[in-house]
Amino acid sequence: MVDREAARERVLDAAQELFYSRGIQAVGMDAVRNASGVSLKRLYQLFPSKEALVLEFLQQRDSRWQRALADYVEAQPTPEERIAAVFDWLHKWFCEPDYRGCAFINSFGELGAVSPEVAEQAQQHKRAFHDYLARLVKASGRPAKLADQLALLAEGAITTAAIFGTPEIAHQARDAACLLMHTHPGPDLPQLRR
Amino acid sequence: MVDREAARERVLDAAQELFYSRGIQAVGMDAVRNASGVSLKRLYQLFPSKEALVLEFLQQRDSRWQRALADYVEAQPTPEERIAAVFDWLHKWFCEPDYRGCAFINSFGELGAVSPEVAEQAQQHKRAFHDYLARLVKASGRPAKLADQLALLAEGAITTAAIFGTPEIAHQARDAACLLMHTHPGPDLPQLRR
DNA sequence: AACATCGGAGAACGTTCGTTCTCTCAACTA
DNA sequence: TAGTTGAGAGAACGAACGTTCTCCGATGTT
Repeated sequence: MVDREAARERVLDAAQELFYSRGIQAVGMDAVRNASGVSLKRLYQLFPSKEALVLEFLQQRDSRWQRALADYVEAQPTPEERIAAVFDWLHKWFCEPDYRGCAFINSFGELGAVSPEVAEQAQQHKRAFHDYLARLVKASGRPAKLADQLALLAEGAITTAAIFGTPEIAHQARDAACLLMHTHPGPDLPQLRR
Repeated sequence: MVDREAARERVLDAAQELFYSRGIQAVGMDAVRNASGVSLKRLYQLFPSKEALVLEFLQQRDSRWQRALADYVEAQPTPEERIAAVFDWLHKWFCEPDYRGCAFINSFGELGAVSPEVAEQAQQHKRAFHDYLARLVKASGRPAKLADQLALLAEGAITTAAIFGTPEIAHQARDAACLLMHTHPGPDLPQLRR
């Protein structure tokens, strides 16, 4: 194994799988090594410590998550449909067989009290999601307040689906989101207002 | 220390404080012993293992939490006010200086993948909360669907307040809850319909 | 062919932690 | 008073884990 980048990638792939499915403290560096096929020596050349690996795991998860969501949502033409698509995407996510909730909420519960870096990562992730929703809401010409409410519904769905393993919760969240959306004014015509 | 019950109480009080504020895996039995003043020997007479202590900690937390919520909510006269009071109580909870989110969500993130008992406790707690909301909603004469949506808002508020440390999120959740409540029919007269 | 370099496998080290054991002493009983 | 019981303090034990080190073989260079 000569390729440093390929090794990094294999380690991070293994970290994604292991940390997400079992939790961070439940996964030892030996497990990462076995799952990635990268020797301990090399592993510590690539990441100076487990904590560094954890932080990169979180950052990578954040960017992959954001991209997956945006790719799905932006296939919709109108702002209203895009907002609803957020919840459809959640449903798709919840249906993944190894869905176990939001890695950031989980990490925060596990290490947030003891690791400011992890707490910070969780905040960044949630802030990015909220900002994304806020942009969609603004594009639909509705008040920013709506974005806060949609974010609450989404967060609630994420943890409820994790604990009960019931993806349909995303549909309930979607219904509630649509109700709230129609409660708030929005431009009178669905399209073209400027 | 002759009194077995008093010792149990001190241990569980220490466990509440420590497990909630730092997380379960971050707290060793030595810390519980120091905080409670109960010797290790006695500790293991009272609880056969750390896992047993953790499970009792969760059960006790569940019953305390449910009682505190119900006591607050039931001071309100009408079903509608009671539903809103749930979110007011959340705000009160979020304002506690050592608020760190829902102990069950945190424990689930930490141990849910590795301990079916912990996952089960989290489900029970959430189910109890959902059922409580469902009773309030039913008493207001509104469709059960509303309870699901209110639960999502509450869960979202709980985790968002934990990660950002912003108790005001409870007010946003309350506002959204009121909007959803007024969206759903309910009896035409606020009182007396049979 | 001799040598240097590098990486892999996994042993080793030091620490932490859950759990048990030992030692000691105080309180109660005959 | 002698002996028994039980509790506390903390040492001890065994496992797990993060991190480092050793050994060895493969590869590439001259």
